[in-house]
Amino acid sequence: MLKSKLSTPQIYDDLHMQLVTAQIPQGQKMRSERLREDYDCSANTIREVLFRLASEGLVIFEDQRGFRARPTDPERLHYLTKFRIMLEQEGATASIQHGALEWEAQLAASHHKLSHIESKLSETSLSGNTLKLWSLAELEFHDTLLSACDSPFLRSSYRRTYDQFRQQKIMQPEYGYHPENIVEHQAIVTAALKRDAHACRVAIYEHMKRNLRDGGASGTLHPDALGAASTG
Amino acid sequence: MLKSKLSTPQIYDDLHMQLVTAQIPQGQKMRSERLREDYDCSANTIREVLFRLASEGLVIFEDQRGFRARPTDPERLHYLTKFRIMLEQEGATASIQHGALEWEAQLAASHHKLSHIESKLSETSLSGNTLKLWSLAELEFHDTLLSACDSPFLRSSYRRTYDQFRQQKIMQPEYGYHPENIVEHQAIVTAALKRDAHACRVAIYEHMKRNLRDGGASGTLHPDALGAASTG
DNA sequence: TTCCCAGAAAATTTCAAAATTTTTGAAAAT
DNA sequence: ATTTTCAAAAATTTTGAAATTTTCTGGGAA
Repeated sequence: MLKSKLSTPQIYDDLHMQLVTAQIPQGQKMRSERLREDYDCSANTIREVLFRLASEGLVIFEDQRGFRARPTDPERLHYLTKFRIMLEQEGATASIQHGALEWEAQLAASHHKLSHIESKLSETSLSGNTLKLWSLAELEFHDTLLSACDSPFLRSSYRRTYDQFRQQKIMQPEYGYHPENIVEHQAIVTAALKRDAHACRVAIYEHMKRNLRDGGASGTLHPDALGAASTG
Repeated sequence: MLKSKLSTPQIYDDLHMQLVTAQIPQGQKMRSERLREDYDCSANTIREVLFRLASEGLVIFEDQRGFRARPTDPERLHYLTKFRIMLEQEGATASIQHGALEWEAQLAASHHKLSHIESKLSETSLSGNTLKLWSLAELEFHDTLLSACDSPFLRSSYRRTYDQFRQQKIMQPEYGYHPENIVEHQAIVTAALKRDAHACRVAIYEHMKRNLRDGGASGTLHPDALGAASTG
């Protein structure tokens, strides 16, 4: 692997990518010395980058024992999903209320790109490259959905949560394979463009519930992430 | 200032405390060399701690220009408040649904402590120490309110947001002075113990709206943080 | 065979100094 | 008087190595 002297932010980007795509497997030790050689820099630069990745949850740090890619953890996947559902429901509802024509247009565009990729995925088996393409398009779709919510902290929090979710999920063989995704994404975008906040919340829950601990058993009764909104 | 060789985590705690209490004023430069002397450690240890504080938003980092305590920014305070309202409304609603007797008891306890401190605050002018005491009690109250929401990511996200909010707000002379706080906290706890999620959401909004950009002008119509839930 | 301890090896953390970049301040030119 | 230029000073970033801690390995005792 020949790399021509990457800068510190580039090293960060590269390791981030390797973590969310599980090219660095979950739980694997990340030794400073090894990475120092790979990137041809000092141990301190590596340490700095790893601390930043740790603060975002992709890496865990233990005092005097160094760094490891975060191991798989079903409970963590459950709670990440729960938080994602809540953030996306709240963000989408706010976008529906505040978003203008430009938002609708961007949402339609990102959904068009995503559904194009997804229709090809169902025909051919996915190579590593098309999987990356799909993953990027899906993130862009979800982010566009929230882009008019007028809450920068919600958006950055969603992004961090999505990355961690992806790191947990990507090694499961069914990641990206679900044909249901097509109709689920369609339901989300349809509800959003109809400005039907409640239907959009339900669609978001239906899209993600399979990653909850119980697979969303009590789903139709409580479509909100924290089991809350149905009480109003 | 005589410190007997603090460890790295202790240095982190100390700087964190100084930042959220604005003992390090907003916008002030934080020079490695100066801090290295204060804490009697190497520049690298300081750098590590400052990067961590930067990832939590209390410090800003500019390449080749070092670190600064985050400056005051009214827009930032607005968006921090908006996000805090959303997280607390969602978390409280979930706690109301899931919380058992133990939760009620802890909530009553933390509110009792808080209101005791607040009743004294209205009589005497607050010294630096009672302000710290109040601040700690208020955080504990809000955290207890969310403690039964069964969403660890919501709680840690709330904590980070609260710290940043406090850093922005603490220098404003009215911080901690509001007599309204007493009745507002009472309204929150009453609604929560009555298991009235909607009333609790309204009370949370009413408690925080003065920190929004417009002071909550359209408040009574839209008690939800992102202006959303009233559409359902 | 299993358990435990000591010594060796490896990895992490801290340190101090060199190298790079930014900031400062004064002199020269417009 | 204002702007520009350049050199000195100050601060940040990187580096390589020392010091500390953990992990590994092998031998001896139960």
